[in-house]
Amino acid sequence: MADKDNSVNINSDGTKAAGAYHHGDLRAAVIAAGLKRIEEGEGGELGLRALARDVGVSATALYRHFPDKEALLDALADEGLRRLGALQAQAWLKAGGGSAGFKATGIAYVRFAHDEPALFRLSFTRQMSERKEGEDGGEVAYNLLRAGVGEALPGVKDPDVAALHAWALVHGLAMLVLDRRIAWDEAMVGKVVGLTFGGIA
Amino acid sequence: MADKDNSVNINSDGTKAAGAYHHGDLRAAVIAAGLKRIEEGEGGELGLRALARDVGVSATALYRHFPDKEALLDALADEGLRRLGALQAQAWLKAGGGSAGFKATGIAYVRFAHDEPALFRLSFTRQMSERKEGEDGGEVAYNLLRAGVGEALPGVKDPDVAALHAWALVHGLAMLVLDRRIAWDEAMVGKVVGLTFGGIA
DNA sequence: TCGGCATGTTTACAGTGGAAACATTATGGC
DNA sequence: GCCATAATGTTTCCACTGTAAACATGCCGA
Repeated sequence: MADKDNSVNINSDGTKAAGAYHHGDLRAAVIAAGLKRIEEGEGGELGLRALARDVGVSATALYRHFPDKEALLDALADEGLRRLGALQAQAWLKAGGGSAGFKATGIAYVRFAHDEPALFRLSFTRQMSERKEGEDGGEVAYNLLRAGVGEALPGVKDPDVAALHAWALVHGLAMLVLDRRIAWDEAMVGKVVGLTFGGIA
Repeated sequence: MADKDNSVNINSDGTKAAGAYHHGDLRAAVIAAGLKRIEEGEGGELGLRALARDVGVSATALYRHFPDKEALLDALADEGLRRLGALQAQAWLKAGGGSAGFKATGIAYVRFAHDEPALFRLSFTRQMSERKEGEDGGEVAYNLLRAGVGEALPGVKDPDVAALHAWALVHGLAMLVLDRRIAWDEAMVGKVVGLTFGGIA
């Protein structure tokens, strides 16, 4: 009973400590492993068993923390949205807000899709049909968008239309980049975004 | 030797005729069955075996016509792009070309995604990495886009940017609709597209 | 007529997601 | 401090998947 904290059985790499029956925080470890696997190696389906192996636990153990594979993927997707939101917020601040910030936010969106293709795809592909709609990790991102529209285009007549326009534009660019329909080219993205949202710095 | 045409063994529903060893045109039948399965019932992964069952043939028979499952999906995806192109061309003509036609083309794009979600997704998700790049079924659609930009916006300074902008915009709307991020609303789509491509009829 | 080639079938295998039953550990009420 | 009970992991099993290999069948040209 030396260390009594609640993560006794986790090794530094997230693997279960040898001989330990209980893991400590399997759920978190699984999510971490999933993200790692997603980050490196775009191809290759993310398998339940492979994930369990990474963490050093039996395959069915995961079912104590997720009702099924879908739920696990949902958790990963949510984390993806959270990261996207964070990156956008960061870009916004770094550019000092305003219309420049707005543009930076859009570019960050597309860059994220380019840098983390599998995660981006997963995050948006997940059908958010009958899940709890409120607590979605994408909230942050969307709120930032609305705020950005308001601040960057004060004179716009219909903010809803403008917001949707901006979102669709970057989302479309992101998907096209990600599906290799077009090449990733930050300058180009900047120009495209600038086309609608006028003479933005 | 009553009927000597090359589809002797196909029943009207695409199934193999009872007792016939050779199918007649399995490849086409499989693709048709795949499309049917894709059209009805968005959910549920499209399985090789299920498809073979539909056509009334053993699972491994498909390997005489497609190197692997991926290739089969590629064929379906290509058909999807072809249909999209056809619908856009039709919309363009119906609207009488020009800027009105351009807008109609964009709306048709999003509508297609809404009407055939699985097919649309499949069509664009397929990594066209090392496949034959030239003979893609999406050529039609893209050429139409470029032509449309030229005709609808004669005074535009950078046609490349404008074309990409238009494509990304509708593609983004399509993906957002398809992933249930936003609801399908033709009027809204019209407004959004109109925002950039000015006072279009 | 016959021989080869295209096309199907059967069988087999490794891998998958998931259900059940069982084992082990942590915890809260006495 | 003791112990029932809930939480968490493990084993075993099942149906299903994509695909390779070997075999069967039918068509078409020499």
